[in-house]
Amino acid sequence: MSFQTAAAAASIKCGDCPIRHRAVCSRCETDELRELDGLKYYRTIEAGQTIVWSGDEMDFVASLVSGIATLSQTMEDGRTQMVGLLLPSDFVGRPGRAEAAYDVTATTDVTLCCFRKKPFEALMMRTPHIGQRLLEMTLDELDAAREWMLLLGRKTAREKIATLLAIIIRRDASLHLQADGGALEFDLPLTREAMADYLGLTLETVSRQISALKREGVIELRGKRHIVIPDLDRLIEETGDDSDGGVLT
Amino acid sequence: MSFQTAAAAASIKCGDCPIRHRAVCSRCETDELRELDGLKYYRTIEAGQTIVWSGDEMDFVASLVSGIATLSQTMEDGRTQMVGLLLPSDFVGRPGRAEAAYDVTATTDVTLCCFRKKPFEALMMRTPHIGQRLLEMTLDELDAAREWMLLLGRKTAREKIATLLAIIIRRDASLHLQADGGALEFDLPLTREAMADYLGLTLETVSRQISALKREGVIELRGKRHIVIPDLDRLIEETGDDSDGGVLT
DNA sequence: TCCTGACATTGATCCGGATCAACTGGATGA
DNA sequence: TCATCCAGTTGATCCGGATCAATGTCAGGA
Repeated sequence: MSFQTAAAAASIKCGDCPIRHRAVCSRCETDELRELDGLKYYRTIEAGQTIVWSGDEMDFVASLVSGIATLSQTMEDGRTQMVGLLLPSDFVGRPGRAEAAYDVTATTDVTLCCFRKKPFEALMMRTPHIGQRLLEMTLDELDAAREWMLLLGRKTAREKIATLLAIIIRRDASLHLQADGGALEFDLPLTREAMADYLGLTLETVSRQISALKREGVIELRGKRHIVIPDLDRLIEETGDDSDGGVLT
Repeated sequence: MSFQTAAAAASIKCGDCPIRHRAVCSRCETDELRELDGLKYYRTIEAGQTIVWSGDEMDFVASLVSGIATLSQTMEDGRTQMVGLLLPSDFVGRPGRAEAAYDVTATTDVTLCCFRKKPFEALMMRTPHIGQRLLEMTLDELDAAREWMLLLGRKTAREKIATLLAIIIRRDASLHLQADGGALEFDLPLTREAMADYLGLTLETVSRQISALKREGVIELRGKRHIVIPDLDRLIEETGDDSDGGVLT
């Protein structure tokens, strides 16, 4: 499994942003980032606040600069399902669509680097590489969504938890620190309830399964959120995925 | 809810194909379809055959001309989850990716209109509209996948069945005929097992829920596959979705 | 210092869907 | 005409995760 992540590759910057704007491909970034610099503005959102509601008019697209946000859908009776997890450098919004299709909620304090949609779309038209890059990113998200469908439809609660931990580790290298002896540790960026909404479980089941993994030594807990993985391979075995990394790679 | 579908809009043809190639946008189709005509070849696959296996080298992309195919993922122990349903005019394959990420299986006899990947990609580079159209199609698929995540994570077995029926009705107008009195009928293009793999259920549960819907008059069965919907609104109520169509629209 | 409220854990019980198993009804073909 | 073979149905039972409820933990504030 490869732990090369967007955050790890964040060496190329746009103005003040500490992240790389992935909507801009590396081949064209020098020129286009200069143009983007003129368009952008920053927006900060507190933990717990909803950034946009499904159905809202959305006149901007954005890159997530810092913090963590979620995409979710809610049924009339309140059942909710998270459909995406946004980490720094991820893209929010959709050129060519006026209304938000999902609720976007900040789970930690969040900074967005926003671009008004109209000029961004114009830039996209002038710059085929950006559209191409967006297509690549969308295809990656589609793969991730389908991977998640397998998880939701066919995995057990224990496998779901292990998979979520593996995905968090893989996607955000900045969250974890490689300790000595191969152990890996990081802070969970989600509450038990948010994890449950992501995994299609209840928060009690999430809590019980985390306790079970702890009891069996697959993970260690320091406090409620800080997780230590003594043996990553052991965790990966619990995910139910191909042990060689397979689709996770 | 809108029942305008791809099949209903299939008036614009490419050579012999009775479908519209949706990867080509309507603005540019005259010129580019002429070019595509030179590239394409047909391929037929029997019901039950797998067209490509996950991991296979794939040197073509294609439009589905007739029949029905599925995209699915399988875990080592055999648990499988369908992640996509391909109907006529849908696009198969991925420019810029060498290996298939999913198993593609024909559930009925299938005809593909294939394009070798290299020349198709070259055409894409010359023709920004095609890339744009592909981005739109991919975004639509992403929305469908996320809709499906809500279904897999949070809906009951009964809601899942009702939703699948509603989606089949919505997506392929050619499958159903509006009978007199507002009733709607069509043949199910999937076995109970395929439905189960799509919905994250077992085939027994699918069968039981279909029987229950029949018993309660939400649907009628003529034979095992032919379904009559006496009252579409009644069915939609069972899906758990917003009654105004909501995200299904 | 204690109170409060948010988050998390744990226990007891319930239930929806899985599992195991028997059976039915067509279609196919010897 | 009858054996065979699926796809589908139905029944009995089981079990994983949901639900309901009580308790624990800890940070922040009066």
